[in-house]
Amino acid sequence: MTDPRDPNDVAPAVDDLETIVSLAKRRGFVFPSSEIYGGINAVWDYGPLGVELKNNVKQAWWRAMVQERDDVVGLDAGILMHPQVWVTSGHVGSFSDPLVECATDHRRFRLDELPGTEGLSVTDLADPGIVERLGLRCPVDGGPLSVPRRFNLMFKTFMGPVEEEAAVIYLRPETAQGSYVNFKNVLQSSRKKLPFGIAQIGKSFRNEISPGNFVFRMREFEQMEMQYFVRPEAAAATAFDDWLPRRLAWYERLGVAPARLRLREHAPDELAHYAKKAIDVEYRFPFGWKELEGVHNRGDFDLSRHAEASGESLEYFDQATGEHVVPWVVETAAGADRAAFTFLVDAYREEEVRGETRVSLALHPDLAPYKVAVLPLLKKRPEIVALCHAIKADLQRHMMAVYDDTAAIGKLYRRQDEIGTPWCITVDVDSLDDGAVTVRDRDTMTQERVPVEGVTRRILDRLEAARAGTPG
RNA sequence: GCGGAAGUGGCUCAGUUGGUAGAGCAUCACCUUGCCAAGGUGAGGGUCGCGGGUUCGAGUCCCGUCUUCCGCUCCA
Repeated sequence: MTDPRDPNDVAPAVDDLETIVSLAKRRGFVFPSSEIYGGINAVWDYGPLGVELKNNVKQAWWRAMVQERDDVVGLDAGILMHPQVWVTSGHVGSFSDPLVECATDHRRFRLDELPGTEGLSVTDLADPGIVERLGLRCPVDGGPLSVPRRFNLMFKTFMGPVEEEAAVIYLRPETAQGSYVNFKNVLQSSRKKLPFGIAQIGKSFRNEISPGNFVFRMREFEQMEMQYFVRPEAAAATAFDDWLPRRLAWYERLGVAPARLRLREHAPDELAHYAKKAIDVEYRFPFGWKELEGVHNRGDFDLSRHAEASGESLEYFDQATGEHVVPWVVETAAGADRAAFTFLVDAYREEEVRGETRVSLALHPDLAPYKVAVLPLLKKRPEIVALCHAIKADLQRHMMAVYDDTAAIGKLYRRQDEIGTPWCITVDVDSLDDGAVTVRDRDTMTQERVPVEGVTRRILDRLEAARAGTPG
């Protein structure tokens, strides 16, 4: 099923979102939150397999972003921050859009985007009488509009035991601000020089007006963001051009089909309040091309504003040139849930065998919940079962491994295929004599006889090879 | 938030004009088999999203509510 509006469109990996939601629940990847109470809108829980997948996604990101780079360091800032942070960042202003609703067709509009509201101040936009005063009507059918109501996209809670207005604080709608307010701390403690980046993985919260599409848009979600601080203007453009292809390649290296990835630049009128330039990495989901990650040139917007509002200097002193500069920021902002979702959907395979539909997940070994399953061909023989457990115990010191003997071998393979396990180790009667076991590769469907004492090493080598992108 | 559709065992669904719930797959146990979803026997699991109403009686009719999906607005 392709989108007829786009001649360059490609088919999604899976036509129907229900297929994935169903598989996700059946195999323990994702469950609806609080399901026994009827569920809660736009929150999903990760099951035993899902948490492994998502952890692997985050680990792969951290490895590429922090571990393998000298110019990026990590940070884990709090979800709760000083309320002033969100005033300074602009989120209190532009994340609480004044909306008006048409009484006849019930469409909703941002008040500040209606014709005739140009140049109005924040105070004007909050004025309950503004609609009447300016004689505003619905731009679609000319119907009467409601008074402006504020839809704050930030979750509020209270600091301290007393619920009073003065104690209101917000759950962060993005992790980036934690990196900005810690810029000085990181700079001094890590002794980094420009350009350098601060990477964070963590939960963010947005009171979305219209959430949905499974885990694509949730009210509680996890971000993987990196703020790259550079010298002003020219260096930012260079960094932008450097990071964009790097981020695109990350998804491809982990197995996402290049044809289902594309870049899309934001038009000037759709740029967020902080952005000078923004290009999205988009993926062809079952419900269309949607943003997976954004690369943004945020200029010196954040550091300058925080410096001004806090009174702290957030300048960088360049010893070489003797200059004080406010760094510019190039941000890569990815969703951990969207990434995990993408890898899951893109790995989905269906095959018709003897009138039955076989499902398998061609997950990259780095992302697979279980790396290896140890299976007995004959569970009647206690020596075989004992050998299986010994092999599995050795593997478990290095990776997620599982033992299963509750079905015939063919079915045991199918089960592992369905959850994306790249390798299966089978112990048979011959193993007791020759001390060797069979390693089966899901992708190549090849089998290899490996000595028991070398089997853990063999799997580790294959994992390493898959990570490096070379054939095992 | 508005318009449309839907909510029945873990999954996919059936349930006839209202008469107190079934199937396939999945799960578990035993027997059998032994390298790519084999077979047999048996078992567990559902107050039919939730609340209220009509009725002698509601999965089935009515109202409310929650959730999901498809369209209108935004983002990771």
